[in-house]
Amino acid sequence: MIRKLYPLVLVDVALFSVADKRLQVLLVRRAQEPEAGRWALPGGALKPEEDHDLEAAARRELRRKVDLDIPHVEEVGTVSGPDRDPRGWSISVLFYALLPRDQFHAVVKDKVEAIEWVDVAKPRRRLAFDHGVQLAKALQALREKIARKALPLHLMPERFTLTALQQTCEAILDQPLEKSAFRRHLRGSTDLIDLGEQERERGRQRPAQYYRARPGFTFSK
Amino acid sequence: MIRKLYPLVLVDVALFSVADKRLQVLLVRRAQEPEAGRWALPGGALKPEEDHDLEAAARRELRRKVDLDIPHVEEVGTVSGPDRDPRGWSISVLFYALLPRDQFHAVVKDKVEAIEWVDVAKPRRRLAFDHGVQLAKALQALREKIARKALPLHLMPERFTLTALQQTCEAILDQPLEKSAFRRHLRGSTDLIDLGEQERERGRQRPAQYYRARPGFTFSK
DNA sequence: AGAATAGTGTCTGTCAGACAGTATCGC
DNA sequence: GCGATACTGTCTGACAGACACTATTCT
Repeated sequence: MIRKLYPLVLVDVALFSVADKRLQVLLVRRAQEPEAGRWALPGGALKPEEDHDLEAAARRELRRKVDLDIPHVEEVGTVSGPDRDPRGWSISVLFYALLPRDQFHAVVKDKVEAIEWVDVAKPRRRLAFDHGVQLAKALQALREKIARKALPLHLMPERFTLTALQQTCEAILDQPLEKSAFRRHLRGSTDLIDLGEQERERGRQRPAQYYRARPGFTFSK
Repeated sequence: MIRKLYPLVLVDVALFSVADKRLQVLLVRRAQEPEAGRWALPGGALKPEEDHDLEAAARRELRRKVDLDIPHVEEVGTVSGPDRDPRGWSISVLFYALLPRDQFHAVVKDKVEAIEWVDVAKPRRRLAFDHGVQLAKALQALREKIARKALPLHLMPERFTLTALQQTCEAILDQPLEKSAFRRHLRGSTDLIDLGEQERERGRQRPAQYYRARPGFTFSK
């Protein structure tokens, strides 16, 4: 049995997005055994011949399974053990990534029957393998980062208002934030650029300023 | 070439300790190729037949290479790629661990020529593979945790004074801390237990209270 | 008394939450 | 003017750094 010498090395990605003020994660329905027909995080086996490193493998799997090119993926950690995959001793290296929903669209591709954006808040059907645990880990990592004042600019469209940014943070943390404290904090950020343009489409109210992310901003803290 | 299908899976451990108010890390001198004779972090290949998971592999390697039984190891992350190890495409999963120096002693064992505790502050000879980078990563992870007010109780002996705990934090962060702020923070901790005993051995000064860690304390935040 | 370290009290500036206030649009 | 949302000012309490002060031991 090969798995007694060499573990299966997998990458899995929790791809988050915000739609309608709710944090969602992309799930794919597996077309192949094991766990065919069950919903899972997109991911797959490392291919040493193709991949420059594990992060590159994660990005490649996103391209292959849902045709998305995500530049920034962030490592969360690993889960490992002999029984978590029926194919034998395995390691999954977990990543998360952020997608601005209006710019890119995930589509069904290789070895996937269907894809779906699922609210992370809602009770969910059981996922394939231990992907339920992995999703919880990725969500916790993302929330801790936002709670430490990192700005989820990777989730925002080209232009956005400060209110929209606040609503995105609220969707991630699943709790309301104080507007004045939130904005006071933003004043210290060098990653936001005031475009000087105003939102004009919503009518019958004061228009908001548009901002964009500074090119090469860092998703840190 | 097997490595085109199956990457080499390794675990490496940065084992930290504090001696004489300086943060140190345990290095081993490799007895075998590759990189024989060079200093490295203790670690080695995952053994799927023996290891329950990657964390267990890290603890097993600490037993095998330096005869230490460390209950608590913490995952930092991974480094990976085709060129970081001459044996081919490899993944290293990095852990760090904390050792109270007076209680246990590392000894030379399997595949190791020598061991040495090295100050992390001092400029060091080049380490094997990319272990210099890994050490920097582990150190940063430890420092961030202590900066977030986690208490390094795993580094302390059975009984210790608050001054000793402060000096340990200062050694890790490599910067002085304010005594009164430090102690004010400690008052909120449920992980410290006042033993009601006093330090008696140092003479000609006010004796300090001894504390111990609460059994089952969490190294968190 | 003096030296040395343990431990406390207090001042002060910073910062975040809370909330009310003002600004600016369409109708 | 009114409704609605954008944006700002200010009060207040929590907390952390700085630093001086008190406490207790041995010599």
